Amino acid sequence: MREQLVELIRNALPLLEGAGDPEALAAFPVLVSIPKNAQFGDYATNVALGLAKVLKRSPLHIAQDLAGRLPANLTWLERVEVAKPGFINFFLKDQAFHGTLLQIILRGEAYGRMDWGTGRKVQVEFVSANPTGPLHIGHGRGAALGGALAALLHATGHTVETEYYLNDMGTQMETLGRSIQARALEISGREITFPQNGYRGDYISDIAREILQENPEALQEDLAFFSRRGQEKILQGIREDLAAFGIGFDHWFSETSLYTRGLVDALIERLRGSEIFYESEGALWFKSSAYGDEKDRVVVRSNGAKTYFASDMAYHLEKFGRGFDQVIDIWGADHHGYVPRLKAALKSLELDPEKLTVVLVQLVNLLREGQPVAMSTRAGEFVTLRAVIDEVGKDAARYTFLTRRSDSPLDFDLEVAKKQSLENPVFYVQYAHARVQSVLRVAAGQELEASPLSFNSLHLLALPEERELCKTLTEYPEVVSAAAQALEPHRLTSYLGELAGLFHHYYNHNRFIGDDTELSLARLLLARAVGIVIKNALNLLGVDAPEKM
RNA sequence: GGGCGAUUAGCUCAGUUGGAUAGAGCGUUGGUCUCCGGAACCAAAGGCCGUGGGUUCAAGUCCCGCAUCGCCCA
Repeated sequence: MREQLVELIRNALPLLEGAGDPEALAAFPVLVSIPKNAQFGDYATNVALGLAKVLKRSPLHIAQDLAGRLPANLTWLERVEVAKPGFINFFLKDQAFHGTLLQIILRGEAYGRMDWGTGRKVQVEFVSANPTGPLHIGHGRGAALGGALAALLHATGHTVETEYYLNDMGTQMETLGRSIQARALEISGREITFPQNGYRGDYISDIAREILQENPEALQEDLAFFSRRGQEKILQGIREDLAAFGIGFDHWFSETSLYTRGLVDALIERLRGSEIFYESEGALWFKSSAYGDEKDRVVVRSNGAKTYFASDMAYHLEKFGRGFDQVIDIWGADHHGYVPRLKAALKSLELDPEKLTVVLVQLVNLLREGQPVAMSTRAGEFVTLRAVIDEVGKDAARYTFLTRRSDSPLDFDLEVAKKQSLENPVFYVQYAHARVQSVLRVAAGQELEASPLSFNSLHLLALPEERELCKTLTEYPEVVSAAAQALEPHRLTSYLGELAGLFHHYYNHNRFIGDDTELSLARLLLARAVGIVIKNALNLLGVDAPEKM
């Protein structure tokens, strides 16, 4: 709808008085927005205000001129008005919105899918938690965000690959092994001194116990054994938690593989002789300060150990080598200082840093009845993602994680997420969908079906609330588009809240099924369209749309 | 000390590439309910958009200073 208006305006621009160079006008951005105030119409444009300088005429005059040159007699346009400073306001006929109801029902699941991203290959890398412990609630937020972004990009036509980068190297794997080994010894009744900096969570003892049960002779094994078995078990747990959360990955990328494939060494060899690397105090440094980082970084320590930074450079070089047009990394906000460094690295490797987008995710504050739930990783006491899923369910968790923009801290109240009442945003939306289905079931029992065949009845939808609902449904594809473009899935939860609100309000004041069969059919069509849009949107967020609750 | 981000109603937050009278939920106050799902509904009150400048026809939105908070790095 909005696009049609843009088209209309664009076509009229060259006809303007004193339009001059048609190419300059063609490049002029035409913005059509939805006014907050209904008295300014369904849509409005401010082109005349912008053109005032270009054309050196008063905006009001331009607006009047332009409005006069728009085609009359359009079936979907009621009237066009020019307002004060130079806005042009468009008032649409009801039937303009009725058309979308039909479109929604005909397209079904495909309504809201677009193809503007076709041909663009995008990778979304997220979660990527170290395999040293179970996923915690912060990872859950990253997972929900990554899953939704992947779905949004897919819905807009992109070719999307999801990836989990596994930091399975180095001292932390060794620490994991030592921790498990120590617990295994402890369980067997030995006196131990628990390793300093070891992982102290209860899950370590659980794993040690499992290993001993599977193999009573395990104590004979070396450290590498405990590291390997520990990692396997933790990874299995992570996969299971993600599966319970509805998240799967196309690729699991192992940091170790970068070394076995010689990619890290190749990277270092490639850059060793170049100006951006230098040796100092026995270590190899990357001159990242030359690329906007605040200081230079060590790549190879004096003892020969390669740093994480070396791995990350090699990893991103490898990623870009796979031909992605855009690479999206989702990180915890505490890593934000790492962004300029990595971008500097890409630049030095002659890769376009613009192709890397790092989305930072802020902390989650877990609450119960408004009171903070203690969360300390230091002592190994943290709230796991699994615990949250078990308590409030996958749907409530995923939805709640996506109710705020990712760079804003999130308060997650377990009690609210569990509530079966309308103050729980997830319930509010799912309930709207269940209500739609309930109405449709009752209608079906009376031989009433909301089929496209009842299109002729749609003109009976003349109430302001019905118009508002239809208009909101029309906006859905634009919301998907904007959310995908801005990488902000929370726009969908906002939209869903609004749509569900309108529907509940309408439901509370109007009957879908009444004596007037024609009217009933039209309203059922509306209900069905609302149901489809809610389901499609929830689907993008990884949340189920229940038939009954 | 340096960097990044934030500051919008009592609370938690939206606010679409700068647009017209700044929105929602919760909470508060007052009212309503025999209904396809009451697992409610209607209405009201509530705002110096942290602060001071700047750009613009137009600033919650963009730029600069300051204050406060959070995080990262020293």
